[in-house]
Amino acid sequence: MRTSPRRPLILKRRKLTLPDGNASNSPARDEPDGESKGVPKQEHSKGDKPRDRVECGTQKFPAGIKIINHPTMPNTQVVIIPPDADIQSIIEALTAKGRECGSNGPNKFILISSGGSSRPTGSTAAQQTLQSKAETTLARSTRCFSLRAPSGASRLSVCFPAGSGEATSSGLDNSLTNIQWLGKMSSDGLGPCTVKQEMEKENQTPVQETIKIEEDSIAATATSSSLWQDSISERPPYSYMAMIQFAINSTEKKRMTLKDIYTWIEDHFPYFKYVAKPGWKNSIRHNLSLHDMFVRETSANGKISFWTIHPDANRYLTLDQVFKPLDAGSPTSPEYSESVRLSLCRTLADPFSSLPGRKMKPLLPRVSSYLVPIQFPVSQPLILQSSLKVPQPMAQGASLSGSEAIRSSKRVRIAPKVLPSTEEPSSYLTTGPVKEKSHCDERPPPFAPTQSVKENNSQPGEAPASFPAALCIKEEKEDSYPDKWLPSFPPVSSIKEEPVQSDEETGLLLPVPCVKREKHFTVLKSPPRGVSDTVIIKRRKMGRSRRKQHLVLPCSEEPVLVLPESGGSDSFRLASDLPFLQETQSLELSCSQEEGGPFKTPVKEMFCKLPVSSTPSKVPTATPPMGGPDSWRFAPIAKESSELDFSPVRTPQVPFTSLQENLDLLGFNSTPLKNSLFDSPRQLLQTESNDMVSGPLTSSPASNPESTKQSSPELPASGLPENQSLMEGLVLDTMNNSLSKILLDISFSGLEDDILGPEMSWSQFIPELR
DNA sequence: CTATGTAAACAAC
DNA sequence: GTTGTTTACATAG
Repeated sequence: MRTSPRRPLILKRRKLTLPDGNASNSPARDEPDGESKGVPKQEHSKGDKPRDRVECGTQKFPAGIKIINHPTMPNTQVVIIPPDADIQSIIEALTAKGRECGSNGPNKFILISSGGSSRPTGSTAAQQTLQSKAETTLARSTRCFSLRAPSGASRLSVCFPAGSGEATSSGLDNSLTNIQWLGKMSSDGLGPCTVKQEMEKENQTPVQETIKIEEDSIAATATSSSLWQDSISERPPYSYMAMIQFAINSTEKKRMTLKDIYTWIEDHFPYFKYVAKPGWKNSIRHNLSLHDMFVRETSANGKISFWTIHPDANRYLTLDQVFKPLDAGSPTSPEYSESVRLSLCRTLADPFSSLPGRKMKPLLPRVSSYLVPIQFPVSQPLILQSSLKVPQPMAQGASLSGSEAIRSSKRVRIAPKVLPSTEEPSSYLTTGPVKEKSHCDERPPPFAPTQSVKENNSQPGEAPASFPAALCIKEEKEDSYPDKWLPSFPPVSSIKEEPVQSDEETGLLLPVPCVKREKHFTVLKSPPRGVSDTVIIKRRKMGRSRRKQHLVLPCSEEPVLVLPESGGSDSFRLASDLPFLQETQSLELSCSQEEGGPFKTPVKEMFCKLPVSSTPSKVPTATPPMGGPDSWRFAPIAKESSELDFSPVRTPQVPFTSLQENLDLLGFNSTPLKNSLFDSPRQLLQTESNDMVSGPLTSSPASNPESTKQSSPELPASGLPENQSLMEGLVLDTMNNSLSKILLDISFSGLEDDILGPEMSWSQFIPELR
């Protein structure tokens, strides 16, 4: 982690509503406190803040806490909490304070533990302390909220960050990412339903009668969860894609055979076992084939096929993370769980999920609700950036919503998924695949032309460094990665990375005509961990069409991507490793090749040729620039709100790149993700230094679109400070009544920060962080 | 339009 | 029959 280039890095946040203690808000004043500028640290302790502008609050804070104004973010203060402090009370005090201040004063507080700042890999004791307390607090708070909150006032909203680690996988668990952080969700709720009889075959009809029985048994195991009961009779609110991910991620190796997937789903979602029509298995297969994130690997001997999740796309989400009700233990209040659950359902699940029978409606939670980790450019100032302030460059990531305004001022990137183990967040960033598509902008990417993306994690550690050089892409996925999972940030702009493989593919960006389609199959270089001998088969999809696969051979060569420079579509690369071809590329390729194209589907998409294909109409001619069907990744971010918004919901505002992943992972929508943060991949890449720095606070706007580069790849190269460290913190937004958990990178030396000035570091402001 | 769910045709084993 | 891949179509948002 340390290596991560980006400065303030927010990996994830969770938002909880805060209790509202005071409903009153002071009249707003408008202005942000003056802190926005580089305010040095001011410390106050408890109540002693200067009452000046910022200080509205009269509350007292427990002794020992320090509050400093965020140097760059208005109305935001950084609260350093001693390890032993009572977070709950602090939160309450801050909440009250924020409320008093209203919009005028500080209304967002970044809570960090003075105990430990970094946790490169693990959390420090201090952090843990904080974390645990926070968890506790939050959990409690949450409960309280749900129970007590005045109706209008605060609503409990829980958002799960995409990248959370799975319990089993652990690496991430400790991190904020872990959803359990919120309260605990017991993972065992369902308990393994051991029952699995596979009565049904695909074609069989479900047996409904049995359901009851199941329910009973389940209920028993599931303790408090009525949820589960429902699960039996009701269709789970998860899409097939999400369930498949849950299943695969539930295994150690993160791979599963089709049959096991069926089994897992049946065991965990009795609905499928007893109620669903047999066709659900067909749907599972269909999803596996359709989504690029699912990669089929064949055992060395070729006899067994395992389905895995593309490492770049895998957020390691598990059912536990998403699903469980709070822990049974806390059941103290059934209501709690209930409420939580409801909330979750709302956010995560499809509203309709409860509907019985019928077709499934979209089960997935739609985008907006998820929090996604956000990455900030390295240069960013400390902790957070609001979307507002975020420098444009970085912003490119994704805007969930706006696709259009790319340039708008701020964009934030969201970190893609968290890798389970090691990784540094940054790494992903850097390496993440990019999908690229962009459509939005046309502007040429400022970036450097060549960059290649690497696809795999193969070399995690180095990734960053290597980035610049060439990533290998695997092949081409031409398309973007399917759906959403793109880890990296897509730059807003289009991307065009291609792997340069040899001749064929390489040309993508370039004007060069196309390559052949053969790419379809690509070989992943290295299979994701563990599986080295397996062969990965991948599909690519073309445009939006549904995809197809390629087989990846173990070999590797790494194709190099060449980014196109030209404007129209830019390609950007994200940090991600994935090599994608943009659609455009693909288009190009297709054009030339199409005929021979191995894929069936592809044909559809080939715009070049014929727009004929079913799906996409878009493609057609011209706009290849980015518009490709898949362009998703790059939507620009438009928003520019001026305030920081921590709420997850807003994600859209926040640009991030890989959101999709997050979302997608779960099966949530990807929509948001689609937007790309940067205009072009390059931007992303380049963003790192300069841009980022300047952008955010100061004036991001104009800054450079181009500059935005993604930090990931290049950062390493640039020699980012290694001192970065990540720490967990909380963001209390009194305006939103939200409490979010964030992972931030506090140790940076300010190299690039204009704001802070070279050499500055947060530690200077906050000695405790050291 | 997109994402998702379904169904089904086919191909390979 | 199972597993995969693709099409097609339907639906919801």
